[in-house]
Amino acid sequence: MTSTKITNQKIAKLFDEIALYLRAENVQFKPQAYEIAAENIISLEEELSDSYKKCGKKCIDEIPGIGKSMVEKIEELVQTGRLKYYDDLKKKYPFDMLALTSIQDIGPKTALTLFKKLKIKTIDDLLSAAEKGSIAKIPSMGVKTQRNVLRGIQFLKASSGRRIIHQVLPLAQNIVKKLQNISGVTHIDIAGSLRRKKETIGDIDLLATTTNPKQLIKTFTSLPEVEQVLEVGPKKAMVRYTFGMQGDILILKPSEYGAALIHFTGSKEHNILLREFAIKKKMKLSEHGLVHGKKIIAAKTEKQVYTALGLQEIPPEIRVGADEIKLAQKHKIPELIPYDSLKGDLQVQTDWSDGDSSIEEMALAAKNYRLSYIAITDHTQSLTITNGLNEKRLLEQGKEIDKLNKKLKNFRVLKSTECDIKKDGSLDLSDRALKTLDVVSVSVHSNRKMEKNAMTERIIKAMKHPFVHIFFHPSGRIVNIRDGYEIEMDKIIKAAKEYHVALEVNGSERLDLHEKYIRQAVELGVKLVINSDCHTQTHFTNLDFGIGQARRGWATKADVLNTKTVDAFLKAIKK
DNA sequence: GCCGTTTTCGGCCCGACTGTTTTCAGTCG
Repeated sequence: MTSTKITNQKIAKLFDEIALYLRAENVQFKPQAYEIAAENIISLEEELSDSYKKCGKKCIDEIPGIGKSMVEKIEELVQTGRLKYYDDLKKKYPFDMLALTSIQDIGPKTALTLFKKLKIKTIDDLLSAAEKGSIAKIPSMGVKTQRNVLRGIQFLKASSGRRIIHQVLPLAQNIVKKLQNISGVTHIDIAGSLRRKKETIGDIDLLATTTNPKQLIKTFTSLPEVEQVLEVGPKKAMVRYTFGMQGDILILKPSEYGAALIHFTGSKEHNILLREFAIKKKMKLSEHGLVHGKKIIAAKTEKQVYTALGLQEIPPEIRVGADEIKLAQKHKIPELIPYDSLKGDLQVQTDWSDGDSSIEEMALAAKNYRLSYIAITDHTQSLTITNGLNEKRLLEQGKEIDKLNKKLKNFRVLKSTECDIKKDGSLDLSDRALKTLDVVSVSVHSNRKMEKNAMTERIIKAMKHPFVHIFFHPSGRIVNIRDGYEIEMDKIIKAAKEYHVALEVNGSERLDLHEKYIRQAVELGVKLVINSDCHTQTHFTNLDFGIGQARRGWATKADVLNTKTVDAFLKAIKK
């Protein structure tokens, strides 16, 4: 055994790189198998090294897209930290395949040619070769290719990778708003990963129909947000925005809009499965429509295309290329929780701890956001950095809430807390204090580096506490910022069921729970709440991101307790 | 290399665009 711990990230990256080498060698079918495996590994929440420790090869083999050969490779990686198959490829092709192919217009074959002809191994090698003009001298390449390479390197150096959806969606919606009022525009939609509500977004894809394409393209490319126009044609344009992302717009025929929407919404894996499914039904699906023989049978709307395939319409959030098509065939896709269906928010911080507004200000902001109740969940005493509440202040806060509730019409403020779970699993407030509250929520903020079993035990102990109703941001992660603590989420979900504790889907930049565990919880009948975790009046918009996350985890309205009225909610959390 | 409601063997997504070609390979979404 080795001390090197190999992460899923690393394994997926290795598989992606193997796929590229195989593509360069023109190997058929295998590259895709490695890519699918890599994609599936990335979306796992649990580390493969842990799964392997827990139940060996069996757990690995269950992952879709991973068969006998890849199980062995993962085993080798987990045990030794190395993979001979990969090392051999690397000996044969000692250049940075991943880096080179991250440049636009350079794929595996071009990268291999560059290595063979010019001994180019890195992006720096490539840059100096392009500047010297030696790329244009390679047969099959020319001056234009060389110029594109330089442009691609520039772009790569300037771009900052994938951003969390919270930052991107408002920008995209703002752009859509500016475009939809242009004369002639009949449809304009966000597609791609943004429409699927993925946690992080790489670029902004827009689709449109219009009777005046010229005008739309002109406006799109001259928006104040546009820093540089990268490409412009009669039906397509690509730009770079001032906020450092790339975006494009495609103008489509209204008669093909649905098929195109499916195609450009993705995911790629979903599209592949959908097309394979069409083939089995003796049909052919492309962005232009669903074709049988030479006849287009469906294209105008997404629903028509799915229906013509004999499938239930599949919501964008679950188009991931897993089991959604199989279930759509059996009409077993549940109605996912609708946006705008939350009536309350159970995690709201105020200026009593680390929020920036008063209880009343937060209540009015929530009311304005069409909510009818919120729970005030300021931190507790051991979180001194947030000015957490001790028992005395909590009781004072309760009095203030009582006063406020008398004043407010058609709105209720619940007395609550985000009570810290201490290292030993005990709570940061006494039972006497907790008893005065309408809702008791708990979470972990300290001693994050505990060993997995101990952390799991610590949390389960807190969940067992008879007064506890909700466990906040269960994994402790923040997207793009930090991973969660080590925890056995399966056990936490089972404990939630056993002790009647709801799990939070946190809509802030935590996006915690992960969609895999949301689905697992839903399947087990564990109840969820979706919260904004807002610390300021404008952040109730986080609720929508929470709903998006819950939808990606196949949650329905019935699974989410704060879709209920306040009285029904309070009744539902009772132990 | 994976997978199975036509299959444990024989399949494996589709079309547009670009740049380099003189009929197409490579990349992308």
